Amino acid sequence: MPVIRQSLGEVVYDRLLSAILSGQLVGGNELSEVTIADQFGVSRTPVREALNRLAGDGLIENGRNRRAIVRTVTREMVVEIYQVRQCLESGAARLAAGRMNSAELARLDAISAAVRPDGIAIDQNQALAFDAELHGSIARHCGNRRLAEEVRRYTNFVPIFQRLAGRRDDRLLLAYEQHLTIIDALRAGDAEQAAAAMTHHIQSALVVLLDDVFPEAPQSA
Amino acid sequence: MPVIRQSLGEVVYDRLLSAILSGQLVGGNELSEVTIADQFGVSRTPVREALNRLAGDGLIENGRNRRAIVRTVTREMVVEIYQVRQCLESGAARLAAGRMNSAELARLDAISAAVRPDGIAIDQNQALAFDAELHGSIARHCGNRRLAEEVRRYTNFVPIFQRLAGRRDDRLLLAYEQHLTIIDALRAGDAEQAAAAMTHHIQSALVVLLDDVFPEAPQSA
DNA sequence: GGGTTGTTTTTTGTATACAGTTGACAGTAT
DNA sequence: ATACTGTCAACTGTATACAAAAAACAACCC
Repeated sequence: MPVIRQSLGEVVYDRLLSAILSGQLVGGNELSEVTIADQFGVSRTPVREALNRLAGDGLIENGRNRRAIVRTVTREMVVEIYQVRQCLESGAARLAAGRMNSAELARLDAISAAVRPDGIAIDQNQALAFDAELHGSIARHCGNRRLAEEVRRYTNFVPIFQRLAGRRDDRLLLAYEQHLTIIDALRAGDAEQAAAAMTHHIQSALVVLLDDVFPEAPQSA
Repeated sequence: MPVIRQSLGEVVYDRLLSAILSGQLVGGNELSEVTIADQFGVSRTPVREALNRLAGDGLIENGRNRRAIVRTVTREMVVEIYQVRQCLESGAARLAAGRMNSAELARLDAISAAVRPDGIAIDQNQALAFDAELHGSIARHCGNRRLAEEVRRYTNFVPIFQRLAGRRDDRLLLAYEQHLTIIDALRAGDAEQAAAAMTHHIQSALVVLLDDVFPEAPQSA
């Protein structure tokens, strides 16, 4: 019954993505197309589309006989994802530094102000919204739509990880201050400073995430 | 008749990719699934797979009623691709600097030596092979398989562009010297130097490519 | 008993059939 | 003549049918 707003392939993709990153679908699991199709009540066609996209995201690998196998979400995988984000988003910030107009900067300032309405306490929802808005704004204003798209692909992973890590005021505050540093660099038009601040911000987010989700040896990244 | 080494979807993808980047398929063109299927003598299924992958590569966009439209290969698109490569590959070089062992460095040295067998003239084929080998080696030794995969995705574009740009000894020589600089940095374990050298190398390749393929105003990147 | 080979079952790759939506065109009414 | 409407054609999304390959299992030979 194709009364499509979001195609079935996208639905299956979204649900599988969430299931893998949140740990419901554990690594090493073999994903049979027919099994998934039955579970979702759809045919193999949209399932294949979803699996292809997941393979493109590097979340499933092709085992023997091209069978889809869920890649384990390990500490290493998270590090890899955040390192790629670091490459992409610091590059985007470097490009955006010279291109972001004052209207957009003012808009970010306004959203920023809502994070600490009384100047002291932090509004957790606003803080997360600000984070998403800042990263998105930088991507949109880097002058490279392709780079923006790559950033967006990796941004898909972030909310799920954020949910895994939980919210803590001290960490949100730390991230908030990093956000302000990034905006300062953007406003100053300092490309290298913007890139460095973004690199530091993402590195910091990685450490927090690892601490919460993979509390093993302190770090190695 | 599935006697598949390379699936039909991959064949269609490869040929369409090449056709788009080389300009045989011009931008704005609407790609009907049935038309392409007929042209290649296959059914719509592998064509859909190929189109999905091309959409993932940002080479086609979804027009009205989700119809696939070839994106025009403009100067701007090439700039965008090379900027993303710059982000990814300089990051890979930064990571690889500390991780590349002496055996791999020796292997690269050997390939390097074959580029100028008599120490003066340059072997064009060997030079291109060395280029591919160096970029691939850095990706493989950056310690981040995901980043390596992203690099590889973008490396698919390169040979087609290289063919468009043609070969000239002076340019190959320039690139060769940049390669040596990169290897020096890797050998020294100087991450920042390696990243900077890679950035410069890709930037240089972009300028050459633009000069040849889009000989408009000198540059703006 | 172990290894090899033939068969069966499962799974993927591909083709085709069907349903629903959208754009185009023609015809009619104003 | 123009605007509206109904029909049609083309296209995509989805489901299903079919073919080939591979893995699992069993039987057989040594």
